[in-house]
Amino acid sequence: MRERRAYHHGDLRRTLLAAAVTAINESGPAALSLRDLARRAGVSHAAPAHHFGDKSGLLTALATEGFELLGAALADARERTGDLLEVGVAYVRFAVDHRAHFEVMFRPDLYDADDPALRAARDRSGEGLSLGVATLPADRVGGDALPAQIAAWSIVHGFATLWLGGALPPEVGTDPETAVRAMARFLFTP
Amino acid sequence: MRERRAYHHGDLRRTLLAAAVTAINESGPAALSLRDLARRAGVSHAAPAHHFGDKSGLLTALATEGFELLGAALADARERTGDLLEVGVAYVRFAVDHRAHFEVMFRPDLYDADDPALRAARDRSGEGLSLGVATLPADRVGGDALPAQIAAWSIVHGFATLWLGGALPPEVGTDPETAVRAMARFLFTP
DNA sequence: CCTTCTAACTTGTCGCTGACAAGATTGCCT
DNA sequence: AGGCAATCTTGTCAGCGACAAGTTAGAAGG
Repeated sequence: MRERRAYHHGDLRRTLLAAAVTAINESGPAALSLRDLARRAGVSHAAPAHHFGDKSGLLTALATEGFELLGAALADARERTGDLLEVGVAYVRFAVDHRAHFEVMFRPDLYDADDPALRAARDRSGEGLSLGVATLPADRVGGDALPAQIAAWSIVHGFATLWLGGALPPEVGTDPETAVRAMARFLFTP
Repeated sequence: MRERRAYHHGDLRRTLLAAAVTAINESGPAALSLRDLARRAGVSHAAPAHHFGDKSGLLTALATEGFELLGAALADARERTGDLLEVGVAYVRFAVDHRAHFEVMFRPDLYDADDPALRAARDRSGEGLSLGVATLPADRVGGDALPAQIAAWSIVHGFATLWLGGALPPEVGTDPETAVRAMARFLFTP
């Protein structure tokens, strides 16, 4: 069972997605190659096409997996703490811990953004943040909750993107969680 | 002078950068091809290499141009209004109006982030936002201005990224400037 | 006017990649 | 035991980035 078989790898789909995560962590999503993934998995160069159709199919699956993981992480933080700040911290932690997924998820030119499974996972992950905003006192949010949701999403998403891109100055430090907490206090605070 | 010459195009470097903007606006940076740019400019497939070395060289030049444009836009907004909110609006407007540049600038895996000209332009553009934060009353910022700068940068950068990625819900509307103003009031407001 | 030199551009080629077509193998189901 | 569908392989093609070597335009200097 542990031996490499010529046929019927058994879990090739999952293996390829894991290899994609490794490859993207090494060299970014732009340098990703299906043939390299096949080599890493020890299968022929055309094997990935059977499971994902084409390159964008693989990235669609990876993005879907990412949105599911993000949705679970946000829901967990909200249920555990009931605090919007902690949901935001979980958002940034997800981006840092699942860098490869995150770097694909918000790059819709790389995958098929109309895929039904992806849309469902994406919508579900969005609930995590909007439910988190619902924990805020109503007088801080105002009549319409949408701008507050966008503000919360924007600040943590922007921080995560800048952090991953290495755009932030070194004075920010090496721990993203500390930096997020120091920054997010300017939002929704009287 | 207007005729296409076989040799000595005259302004090929600028022509190729403009073609890259068009191509990225059409299909995103991932699909960019040097040979396609050469075809658009009416030159041979190897002509781009002479001006930019390789693909990452071209994207480095494009990113540098983008940081220069962004720096100018932010400085202009700050000098015109002296208001941090307007600087933030200018940031988002730059991202929307110069989508191709913006999509490359914050993707350092696509270019050479250590290029001296790029670093200089990047640092200069960063001043625009930090000087904008300096217009805030000191009691809203606190002793250390850095977290406030990161907060301001994050919220506008996150909004711009989400907007360009089509990740925001349709209820946000079609005008990014209106949406930014509705959102940014949650930052630095008592 | 003529030579010479250099930057700008072309042609040719290589290995790699994604996509597709057609064939081989395997395990499941009856 | 036999069929069958899913899984994976081999073979092939055009497009791409990078490199090497050759060609041309135009400027610089006598």
